[in-house]
Amino acid sequence: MPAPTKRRQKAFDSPRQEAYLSLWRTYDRLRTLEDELFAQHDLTAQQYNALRLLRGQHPKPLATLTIARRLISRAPDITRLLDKLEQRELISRQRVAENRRVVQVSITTAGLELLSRLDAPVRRCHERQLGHLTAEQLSQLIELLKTARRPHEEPNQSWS
Amino acid sequence: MPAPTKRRQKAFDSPRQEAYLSLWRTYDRLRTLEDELFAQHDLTAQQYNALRLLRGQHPKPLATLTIARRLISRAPDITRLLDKLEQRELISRQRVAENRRVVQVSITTAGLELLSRLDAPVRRCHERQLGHLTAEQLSQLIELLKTARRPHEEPNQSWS
DNA sequence: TAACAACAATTGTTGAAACAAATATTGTTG
DNA sequence: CAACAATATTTGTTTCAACAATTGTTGTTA
Repeated sequence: MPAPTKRRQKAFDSPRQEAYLSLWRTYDRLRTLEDELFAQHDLTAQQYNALRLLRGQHPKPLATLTIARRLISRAPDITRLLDKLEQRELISRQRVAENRRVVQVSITTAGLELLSRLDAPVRRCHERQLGHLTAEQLSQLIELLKTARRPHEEPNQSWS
Repeated sequence: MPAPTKRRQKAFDSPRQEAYLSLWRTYDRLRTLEDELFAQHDLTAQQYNALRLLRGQHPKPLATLTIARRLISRAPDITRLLDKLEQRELISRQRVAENRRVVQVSITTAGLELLSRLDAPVRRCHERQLGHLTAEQLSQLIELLKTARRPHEEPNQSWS
């Protein structure tokens, strides 16, 4: 009869679980840094990314749901997210005549100015987050993450 | 005069940024699967993890803030998280006589039963999330994530 | 062309996340 | 030992996230 093994309980049920929890934990730690920065400007990370998307298209507009689809994290609340940006006059919206269902969204001059003030601090933030990784570690990480999420991406994403 | 290069705008400002956004995106995609599962049992992922922690200690209790510190994601709302679990009688709480500031939390039999019903589905969920990665890819990913978050961890975490 | 399906956005509502401030208890120090 | 600092938790409040249902518009088809 084997002696009762009094070893410490295994921390994880499986390598898949360990990887997922590790992903969650790491995201949570790094996000804290970003949130601090954006909070100083009364922005959320999602709002910032919506503005970035719009800057990328400027001066062309984007339809509301196109923004929702391209955001990093899914955004069922896209209307109210844009509401807040519009109240601050960082974006403007208008329905298009040809298809009155669609609302086109553009970034304003004030929005562009806010983003350009944020460019350097955001870069420094990413430096603080992950500046301690080598170029090779970064590209390995990026590749592994891409592989990890591939089966869970919609096909025609800007993210595939 | 150089011809205007009409190449596509670069998607990311830096490899650090790409890695962080990639992390965020991947977390968001995988979390959707977990959330679906837990929602069927009226749980959040955080609540589930609090229960897991308590199961790991059972029959010993854990102090409220100890749970908060050990959770994957930080939990400033720990009191109300535990309130909801207590209302459902999945945990029990009591102040200790020796130090009346502390509230000790234990998992109940009902809590243990719920967790055991969830064991198999959770395992299958992690399988769906990351089952397409090889063992080597998983351990590489785990290692890279650990390296990525290390400077941002408090020293005496269960997560260091 | 009337009825219905599909699409785009909005609204209502609920629960959770985040921060700051407050309460109760215990430890420390002049 | 009184005053104050530190600890552990709770509460108040605001904002965000998520889901379902609704409105308004356009496309399709019997």
